[in-house]
Amino acid sequence: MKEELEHRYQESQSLREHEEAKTKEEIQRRSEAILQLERLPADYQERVAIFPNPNQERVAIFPNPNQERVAIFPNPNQERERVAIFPNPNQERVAIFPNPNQERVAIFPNPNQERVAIFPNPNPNQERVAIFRNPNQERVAIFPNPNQERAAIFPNPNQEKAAIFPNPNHERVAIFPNPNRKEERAAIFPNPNQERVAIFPNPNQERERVAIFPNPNQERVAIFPNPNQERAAIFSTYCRDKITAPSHITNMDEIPPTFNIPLTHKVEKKGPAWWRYAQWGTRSHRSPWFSAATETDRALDDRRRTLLHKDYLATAGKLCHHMRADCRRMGYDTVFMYCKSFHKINAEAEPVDQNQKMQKMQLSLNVNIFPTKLWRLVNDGDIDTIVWNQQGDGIIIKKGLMEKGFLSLNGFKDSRFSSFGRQLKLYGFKRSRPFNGDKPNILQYFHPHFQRRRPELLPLLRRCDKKCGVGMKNYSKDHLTERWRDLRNLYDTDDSIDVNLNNGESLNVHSKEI
DNA sequence: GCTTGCTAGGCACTTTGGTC
DNA sequence: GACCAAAGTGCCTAGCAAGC
Repeated sequence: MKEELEHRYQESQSLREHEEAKTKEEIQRRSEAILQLERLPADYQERVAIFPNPNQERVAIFPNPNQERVAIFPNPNQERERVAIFPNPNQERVAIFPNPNQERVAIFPNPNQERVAIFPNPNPNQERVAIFRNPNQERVAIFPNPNQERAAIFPNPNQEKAAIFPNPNHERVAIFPNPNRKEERAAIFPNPNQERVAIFPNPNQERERVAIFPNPNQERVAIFPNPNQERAAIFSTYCRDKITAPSHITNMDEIPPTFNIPLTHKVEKKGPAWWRYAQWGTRSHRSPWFSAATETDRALDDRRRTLLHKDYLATAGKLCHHMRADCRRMGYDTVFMYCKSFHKINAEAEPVDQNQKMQKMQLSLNVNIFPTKLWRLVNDGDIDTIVWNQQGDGIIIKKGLMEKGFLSLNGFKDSRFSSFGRQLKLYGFKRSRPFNGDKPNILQYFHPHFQRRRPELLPLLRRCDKKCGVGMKNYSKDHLTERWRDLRNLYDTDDSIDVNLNNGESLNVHSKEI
């Protein structure tokens, strides 16, 4: 009995040593391949991967400078052919893999040589090997048992690509060795019915990119516009065209992690709270940092990469040439809102008196709260969805347009008008009362502290509790009904404004100054 | 009197910002 | 980082008015 146990122990030991040796050999082989790739040029182009329903075909498009590669892998459990097209400048390559239980054919016509690989062995338990000799380098594709791990190795002149596809019913791992770093890129596709995670360590950044595709039944698209210049251009273009928060940008990969913003206005001195955001590389996980420097301070900044409090104070009141923002630890909207608290990016200067009023108001107001966002919307000359009424003591809202993504594009988290109206009510706005039968698509709201020519009242606009009602006695039921009559009469007589109060679809406000 | 549609408001939960 | 307060958001219900 004892001898038998010892014999089994010896067997298990030898088996384990054998497996360890194989694993070590495999690791060594991959390490050598990765090290070899570190000398190869990088692929900086945009990569788009679309993975529709895992039960249907999958398409991956990787446009790069050298070639566009399209691979379609139908359901491995179905008897559909698999086609991989790799059109590149030098050659078109087509690989057709019909039923895995039948013959597999890969055709790589190139200028130099046509290559055909035939996998006649119908036995799925045997290894199938295809060798594609080309003028530059041998390529080997190994497809072991289709029910087990499948490995494809494409050592080519530009880059080796290793893809490991374990059991299709289990986790799938694809490894893309990064030629610029020692880190490999790993994409893990667990069970198709579960979440899929792809990690792409960016060689140009200190930040890896993670794409999560939760719902397996929907189409999954991951766009990684890699070049920082491209992201900077996106942001710069938006800053030039818009002065409201770009909420439509939901993917942080659309903007660079750090960037400089050209400024045309003076830096305003901020309080202690703002100074926190002027620190370079604060440890707080939610604190952004900015550096704003004058021409002289800029050189100082470049030397020691640390912006001290005195440097920040030195910029106050001077012309700022650039602002640097770090988006890695915060949302894009937050970045933009803080930027706006410093300046109106590339916006035209306002009249002195109005500007001073606005500056005082901005210093006393949180730029992210509802009244501030609403004020900005109403005063935006490019927006006619929300405008002042004729008297300037109320706002007119075109409800129909607001329901079409308007709110989410202008700094509000939720695009539903119901939530927007909820906010108006929370802050004590009163709505004019339409006549019986009127189902207006335009709405008129009033608040004593929200008036066109009195921005200084805005800080008084607070969320209401049960005791709220400052000045609301001016907005009685009859008064609000009368104001609705005024609005309707105005629209009915003004030829420049086409208003259909019943459905609102033809509302066309030409003038902001209604 | 009942149904329907709308509005106002309560409440819970999450997010954000400030303080220590 | 923990804690707290304010703000934002979604869901729900009560109340009201109009229509049938």
